[in-house]
Formats: sequence, C-alpha cells, structure tokens
Amino acid sequence: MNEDAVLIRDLKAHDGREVSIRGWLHGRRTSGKIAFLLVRDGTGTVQCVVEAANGDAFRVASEIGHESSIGVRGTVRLDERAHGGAELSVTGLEVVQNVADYPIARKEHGVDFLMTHRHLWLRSPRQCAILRIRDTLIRSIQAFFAERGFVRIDTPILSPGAAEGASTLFPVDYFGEKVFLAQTGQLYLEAAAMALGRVYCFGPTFRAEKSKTRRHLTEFWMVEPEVAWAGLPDLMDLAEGLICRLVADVLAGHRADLALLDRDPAPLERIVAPFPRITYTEAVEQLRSPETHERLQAGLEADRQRLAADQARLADLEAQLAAAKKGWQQEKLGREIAALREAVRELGQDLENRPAHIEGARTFAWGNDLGGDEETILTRLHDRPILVSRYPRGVKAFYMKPDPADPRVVLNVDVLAPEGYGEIVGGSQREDSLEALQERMRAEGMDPAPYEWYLDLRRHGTVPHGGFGLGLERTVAWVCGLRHIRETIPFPRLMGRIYP
RNA sequence: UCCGGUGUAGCGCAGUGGUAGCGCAGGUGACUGUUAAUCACUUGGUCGUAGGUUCGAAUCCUACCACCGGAGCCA
Repeated sequence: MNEDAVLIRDLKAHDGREVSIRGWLHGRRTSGKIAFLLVRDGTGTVQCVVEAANGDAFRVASEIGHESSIGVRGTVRLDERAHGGAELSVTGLEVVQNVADYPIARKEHGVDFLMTHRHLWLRSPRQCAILRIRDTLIRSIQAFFAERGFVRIDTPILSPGAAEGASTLFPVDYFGEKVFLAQTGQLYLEAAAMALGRVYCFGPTFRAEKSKTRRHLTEFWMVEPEVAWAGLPDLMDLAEGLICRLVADVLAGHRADLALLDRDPAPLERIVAPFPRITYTEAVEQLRSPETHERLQAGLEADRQRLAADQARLADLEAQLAAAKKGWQQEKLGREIAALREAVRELGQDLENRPAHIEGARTFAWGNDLGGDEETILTRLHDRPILVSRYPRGVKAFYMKPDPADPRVVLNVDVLAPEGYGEIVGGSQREDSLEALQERMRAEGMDPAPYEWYLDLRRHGTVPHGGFGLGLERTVAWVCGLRHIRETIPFPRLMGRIYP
C-alpha cells in the first residue's frame, strides 16, 4: 500500500486530488452499476463510490464484507450528499484481508454478546467516542495538576496490607508472602506530599468487592491528589476546580462525540463553580425536612403519571408493530418496545421502592452513612455536583482528622455528581497528630506495626494536609451520560468477567 | 452473600401443553446516488443442562449452570 496514505479526517483539504486511504470496511451498499463503501480509519469515516465501469474494483467492492481491511485510491470530491462532506471516487481498491463473518452488525446486540466481543465492539462509533472522551479527561486531569505545580507520583500496585479492611482486596502471592493489589495510593502519597508539597497519583486500583451494579468495576482508574498545608476548604476548592475543568474541556472538544452518544450537553453546561456545599448534618436535616418530603412525594406522583404515559405509549407502539409491514420497521419498533418495556419495568420497580426510600429519608438517623438512596435524593435537589462534608467519625476511615469544632465528625468531603451518577470524589483532611492517630488505630483494633512508616510522617515534621480520590470511570460515565460503567474503560474487569 | 429477572438459529426476539417461528445478518438474483437502500428467492435449531409430571413439554415441576439488574460496600 502507498506510503503517502491520507487520514480520512484530512480528506477535505485534498479536494480534486487523487489520494490513498487505508482502513476498514464499515458498511456497504451495492446497486447494479454502483457500489458505496463506507470506510473508517479511526480518524473518520468516508463514503467511497465505485462505478461498474471500474471493472476490477467494482467486482471486489461487491464481494468484501464488514471490517475487511482495505486500501482505497481515489479522487476526493466535496459533495453535499456525503456524510463527512467529502467522498472518494474510487480508482483502485486493494484488499488486505477480506472478512466474511464479522460478528457485530450495525444493529442492536445484547450485553453479554457485546461484552464477550469487547475487542471488536471497540470499533463501533459509540465506543470510539467514549474512548476519545476518556482520553481527553485523562489529559485534562494531568494538565490541571501540572498547571498547579503538582508532581505526579506513581505509588506501588503491590501493597503489603490493607488501608481500610483486607476483605475487599485481591490477594497476590509474593514469593510465598500474601500481599494485595492496591486499592489506593493515598498512604504513600502522604509520604510524597511531605517531600514535594503537592503531589498526585493516577493509576489503576483494585477492589475485590462482590458488587454487581452499573457503578462498579473490580479494576478502575483513580486520580488522587495529596496536598501539604491544606485544610478541608482547600480540598473542596481543588475538587470543584478539577471537576469544572474536566467538564469544560470535554464540552470544548467533544460536541460531536457527545451528540453521537445522545448526551444532552445542557446539564454539563450548568457545571460551573460554586457548587453547593452542605455538611452531613445539614444533609440529614434536608433529608428529614417536610419540604424535602413534599418534593419527593410530588416527584413520586409525577413519575407515576410518567409510568402511565409510558405504558400508554407502549400499547401504542405494540399496535404500530402489528400494523408494520417492512421488516426493518418491525425491528426498529420491536427494539423501541423492548427499551420501553425495560424502562417501564425499571420505573415500576423504582416506584414500588420509592415510598420506602421517602420514609427512610424522613426518619434518617444522624450517624448512619449516606447510602445510594440518600445520595440520589440529595443530588435530585440540585443541578450541579454537591459537596457533602463532615461525616460522622464512625462511618469513615481511621486516618481522617476529626473536626476540632465538633469531634463527632471528621473533616472529609464527598462529591456527588448530578443526574443520579452518585459519588465521584471522596477525600479528607488527614489526622496529622501522632497521638491522635495512634489512639484512633487502637480504637479500631489495628496492629500499628505495618504502619510504623506511616506514623513516622507524624513524627518528623508533621503538617496539616489532605487529599481526595476521583474515580475516572464514574466521571466518564457521568460526562458521557452512560447507563453503565462497563463502557467507560477499554476492557472492563467486572465480578465474574475477565474475558477478553 | 441476599433479592428479582432472563436463557429459543450467528445476532435481536415471538411462541405458556398438540408439526420450531419472525426480523436482521449470511447466500443467490435484480437495480447507477445509496444513507439501517429496496425487491424476490434461500441456508441455518440438542429450545441453557440434568431429572421429573404427561399420550405428548420450548411451554408445567425440581435441581443445577450462565448472564443481567438491584441491595450491602464503595470511586
């Protein structure tokens, strides 16, 4: 194939010239005397027109299947009728490999099938859009911290013990010793923060929790800044600034990708500082307040009506299906019906549970951790991420610093994303007093021996400091408006799924 | 771990006790501007597995397996 191949996204600059492209066959339509090949190369998709007069190429064009790897030579022609604005009038066609049995069609597939074919599913436009946005988020994170003088620290993945309870970690045999895959870089990061001031780590992290939900992976990426001389308000500002930056960068560079994902950008455009900041205690008051109760009841009533409307629409679609003649119309309707059925079932289930949630909120007791239901209720009251701070000590980790103004709570902050995406950030100011930390570890029944190095940080120039972790995949899911986290990472690791 | 749901052609689904079906994909043919092209014909099945009930089971019962969703936990 020609060395001077042009990328499809650059084709418009070559109007009227003969060029070569390389790529994969993404779609094909043939007529008696003309064939249309849709070719993608990772930078774009272009329609290539092959006329019957072009004997060899036309014959080849009529034979190759989806995802065949091909080289195409042709003349670029700007054309209103073409999708990307440019077309290629084919003069030569070279088949690197003809594929007859590509398993993924340009249509709906089931989750299990797609997950088993994840290595091929990645080629679909939707998955490519998600991966591009993920890449932008990663770059944006690195730029944000670099601009603020943070030094990136790579913390170890093999870890001698657990930071917060060994039951949720993956054990690994390390020359006969039992060690674990890291679930956070935080403790090591604290050491680095005492060396460099502002640091962050960004890498994979592992949780062996047996969670089978749309929000959980067993292997996911987390960015964790850790800042010396920082108090809780500094951390909240940092998290808020980071999230605004991430959303702004995606909006600036990925309008087309968001459109391809059917992601309404309007909710993202509202993501500007300042975010609402409430304490846990205020959150509990909000949950229990009569105003919230009324709002939730009104929401329940509205959703009940929505359910009735959906059910009516479902019946209407089923009538249309019975009347539909064309096969693909039937299929399209069938798919719409299936989606609507699932939505109706989900909403129905939700509505069944809702009165219990509402009652749970009204009677929520101070001291309990906020669960998914409570988070959902709180985020529904706002259209921006909310920062919830100062949780009860009992539900948080040993290294979090108690609030001097109210020792029942710690100086932590969780950021809850809107639109039901839940917790994307968790962090805290750390306990910087040696005695207080030792006392807390005693109270939790922890053996201090493996943590001596960590305690050393409080013996040799301790300072107020803190940090947080932001989950990359949950952020991708929120920004892209995805229902499930499994599409946010190239090869998701889920409980009970490790292939491919 | 607990609760709920689903397993029928390569894929998406219908079929609730009486001959295994539809659409898409694949194949053959027609068609010079298609955008999920259209039209005609056509290949393709151990109905998740094992047992049971029945004259007869995709359909009913039991167990198991796989997958999905939710809870707990969390990012």
